Amino acid sequence: MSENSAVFKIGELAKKVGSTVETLRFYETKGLLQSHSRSAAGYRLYNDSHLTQLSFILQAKKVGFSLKEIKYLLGLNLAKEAHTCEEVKTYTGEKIAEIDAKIRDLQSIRGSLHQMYEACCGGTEKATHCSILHTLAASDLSTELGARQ
Amino acid sequence: MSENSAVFKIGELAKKVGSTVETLRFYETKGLLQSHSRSAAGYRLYNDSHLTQLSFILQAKKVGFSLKEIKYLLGLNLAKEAHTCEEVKTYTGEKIAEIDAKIRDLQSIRGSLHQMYEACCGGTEKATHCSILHTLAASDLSTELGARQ
DNA sequence: ATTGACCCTAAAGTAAGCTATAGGGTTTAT
DNA sequence: ATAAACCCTATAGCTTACTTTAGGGTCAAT
Repeated sequence: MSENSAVFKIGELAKKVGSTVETLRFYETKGLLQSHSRSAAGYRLYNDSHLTQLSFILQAKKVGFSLKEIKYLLGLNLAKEAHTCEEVKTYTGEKIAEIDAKIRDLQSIRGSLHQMYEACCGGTEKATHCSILHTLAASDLSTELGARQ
Repeated sequence: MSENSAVFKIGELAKKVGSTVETLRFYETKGLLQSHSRSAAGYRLYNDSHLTQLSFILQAKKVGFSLKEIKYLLGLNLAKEAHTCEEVKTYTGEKIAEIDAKIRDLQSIRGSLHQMYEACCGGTEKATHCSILHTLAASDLSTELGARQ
């Protein structure tokens, strides 16, 4: 029932994901997003699966994966014959551990910022005596923020 | 009682935080970490407050703050007269919101990777039919990962 | 049939965040 | 007193991830 066979050009795809035409072409040179069909005029043509893949790329990028890592993740999917289940499981396991570490770090720094935020009056006076700045200057920041170093 | 007045040279400071001498000097050129005293020979001298500040820098970097943003955060602390409480509170509030968004994104992609991880047998055979790859290929990835785009 | 909004390639340029090189002084241990 | 292990400045080079420029076709509407 649903119209899932839509074909779109690069500008439309870029718009759909809030990216730019240039960036998508750049991703193509990096092997991240290949358009396998072209119009008569040589225009790149994309479909919903490209949209899916591009969304994955952008989401992964947003959380700190490099284009190289993303390519590898996508490559696991594309070159199935070249990878064992063991390899796939090991790699994703590592990535999960990295993500967990990153979440912990974010929560730690969030705690510090929140503490600063809550302690500040927020008024229009000069921040000379503002507790938010005292918090930032306090040495427990090094304990809290630098401990996992 | 505790020995808190230690003074160290750049190599020691770098070692303490697991960074390099070159990086610390680079941060100095960027205005992130200034050593205000030098030895007779012109060697940079640091103390515990530098260590605190450097730990903050590295932690913030680790969670995705740019050096420019970190400089601003540190600047709030250093140039107190130039900022109002309101400004400080607004800025930290924004940063907290960014961190929250990032944590949500990380948890979303973590969920997908974990689902893949759990679904894979992990054996030594070729991954041609491995469910982990099917998961990656599945279109619900775009729903789950691209929805907040 | 021409104008404006698209599309193409190839290549150069940019910004962030380091990293390395060159050339030279200093400190410390033997 | 000399060699290894440090420190200094200045500058060039590198990687990542785009962005811009130049020069040119295509398509849809007027």
